[in-house]
Amino acid sequence: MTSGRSNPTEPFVGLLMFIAARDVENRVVAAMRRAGIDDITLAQARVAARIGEHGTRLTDLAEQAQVTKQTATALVDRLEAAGYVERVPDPRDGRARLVRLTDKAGALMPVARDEEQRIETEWEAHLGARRMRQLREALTLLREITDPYRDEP
Amino acid sequence: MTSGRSNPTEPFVGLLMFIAARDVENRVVAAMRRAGIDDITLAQARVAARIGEHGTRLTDLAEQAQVTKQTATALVDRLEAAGYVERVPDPRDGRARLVRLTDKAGALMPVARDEEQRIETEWEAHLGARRMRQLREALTLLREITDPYRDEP
DNA sequence: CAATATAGTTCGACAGTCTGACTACTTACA
DNA sequence: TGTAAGTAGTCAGACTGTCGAACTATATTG
Repeated sequence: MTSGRSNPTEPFVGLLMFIAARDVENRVVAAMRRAGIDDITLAQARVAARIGEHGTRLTDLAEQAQVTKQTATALVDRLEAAGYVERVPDPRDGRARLVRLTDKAGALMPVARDEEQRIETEWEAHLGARRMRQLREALTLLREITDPYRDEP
Repeated sequence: MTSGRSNPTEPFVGLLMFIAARDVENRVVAAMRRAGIDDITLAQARVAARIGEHGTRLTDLAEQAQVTKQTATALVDRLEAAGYVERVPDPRDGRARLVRLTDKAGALMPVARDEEQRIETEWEAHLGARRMRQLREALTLLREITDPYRDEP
């Protein structure tokens, strides 16, 4: 969404944000493709990126990725079939299972991180250190009112 | 994508942007639902938002929305079936057809704009006028290197 | 005018998504 | 402590979103 530009003087900030965020995703996906990783989709990666060090419950993944449990199940199924994650029983809750990253996934994370770092460097070069700092500050503040799932408050 | 937070010190700026952008989309969709509009999906709205005053070619819509022509065809089909757009011949090119918004769509645009305005107001209240200005400035600059389809340069 | 390019569609396949219904386990409390 | 209510996850079915390939019709170009 984020409407076009019927008023060209002041493009809506949400649209500007959408454009930049989309570019980031495109670039990270492209970087993975270049690294020979083509058996993981964007939706799957969004879920995988939220799996914690010691595994994460499906329900938590669903919540953070903002999809239903059923959708998360389907995405994890595919990630599992591709060998990027595994499901292990949750020792603390017999109903639950923890979704954990495998070694194969571990090899893929640095590709994403490197591209993110590269993007950040380019942005800083384009904006200058001062504006980059201001951007980060504003976005961090904004998170307080736009992120329903930030961890440490 | 935009990886989680294995290093909590400095969340990647792209992730922060993604969070805020997603919140915007969610809110605009929710506003439409509240206004009784539930026969248009997010993907459809993204395309509809790019239709110009005098109609836009399908290929252009596809390009701007960053989907293939086939996908755009399917989305426009659904928008047309729901009565939000119509296809008319392009007087300047016999192969092409212009996708135009109908009156029904016209009634829906203000709902989106109002919510966008409301979000912007809230953000400004949270950040303060100064940081809001800085945010806008940084994002506008960033657009130069992240938006392959900005119109008037 | 023939060769090539472009606008759009149709077809077929599959991923992503949801609602609803179900099983298995846990928690609360009477 | 035993039952009722809640929670974690899955399965089934339906629809949307998405793409690649192949096609039709019209334009452009030499």
